Amino acid sequence: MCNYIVDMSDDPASSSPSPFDAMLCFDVYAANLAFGRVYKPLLDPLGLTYPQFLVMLSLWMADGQSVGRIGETLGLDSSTLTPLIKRLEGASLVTRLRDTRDERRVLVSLTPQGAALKSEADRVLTCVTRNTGLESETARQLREQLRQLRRALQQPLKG
Amino acid sequence: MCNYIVDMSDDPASSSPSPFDAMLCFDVYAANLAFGRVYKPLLDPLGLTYPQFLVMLSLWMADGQSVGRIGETLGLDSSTLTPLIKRLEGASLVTRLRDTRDERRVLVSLTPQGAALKSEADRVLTCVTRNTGLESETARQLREQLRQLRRALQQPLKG
DNA sequence: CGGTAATATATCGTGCGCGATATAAGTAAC
DNA sequence: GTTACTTATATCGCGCACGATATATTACCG
Repeated sequence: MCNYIVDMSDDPASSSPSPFDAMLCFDVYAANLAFGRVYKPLLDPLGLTYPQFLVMLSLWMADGQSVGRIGETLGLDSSTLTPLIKRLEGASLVTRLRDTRDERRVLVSLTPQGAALKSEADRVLTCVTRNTGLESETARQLREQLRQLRRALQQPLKG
Repeated sequence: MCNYIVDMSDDPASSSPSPFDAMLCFDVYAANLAFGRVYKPLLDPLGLTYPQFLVMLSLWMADGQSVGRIGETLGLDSSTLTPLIKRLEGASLVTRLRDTRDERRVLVSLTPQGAALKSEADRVLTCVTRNTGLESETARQLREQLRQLRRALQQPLKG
């Protein structure tokens, strides 16, 4: 498990402001892929992909959200969500209904089957949490740093 | 910018070991997408996608790596890398040559044009680094935590 | 040496993620 | 109310990410 990019950061020559600090992007990228690989075998039995799982999580927390609202939460737009949610609808996990108060919107709601999947999903979350090897407090701090990073990156580019 | 999932972590009910601690996966996911969006407009002029950029970074650090070696570094396999590298070859940024000492391997090497792109890429890295809003030391610590997380996730599942 | 297992890369199908574009519904100005 | 503008969702094409599979080369073992 030798890794050029990773090892580079331990190179004394790259300490203090250097281009290699920007390789944070790579570690985020690799960590995200690693999560996906852990989730896949756990989510397969539920018939969910990882992004579908995130949409379901959003709905388990607040049912009946519009497509745009879900997209705001997850940072995705309709070109990604529409087909994804249609697949969830095809699996009878959600319904898609036009908002009668604003016909532009589509409200996504859990079916009984979709709602029932929550308990199994909670078990998946617990399993993954164990396998991060992080203390609850450490994970909380890491999440806070990542949210801050995301916020900074969403600002218009400076320079 | 109200976010159900994010806000959930501040709910007192979810402190200490709870399923929501596992939402770390979501913050990693969202941070990765945010990086991709920052990089896109900067990489478009170079004719590179973000994953292609990561492959080039790997080659700028160590030229002439095999496909598998690059995959080890980035956490990708040949089904992703082969077509990606062929596109880099099509753009005349790399060459692909069978290793004469082990004909199973394909060695990927920078062309002069590919090597020349490094200086522009360094500028992109510097620009993104500025926009993470993180001190060099903070970024270093965050990277270390993410690498540790990745390592933990790559272990066989426990439980 | 021959046969089998392991390794390295390539191919294919599916589902994201996103820019560009289209369409329809709501909003504002006059 | 008609025109112009904005908003919400949908469609399309491209490039990744990955499981499953194929093929070729090397390594191992009798």
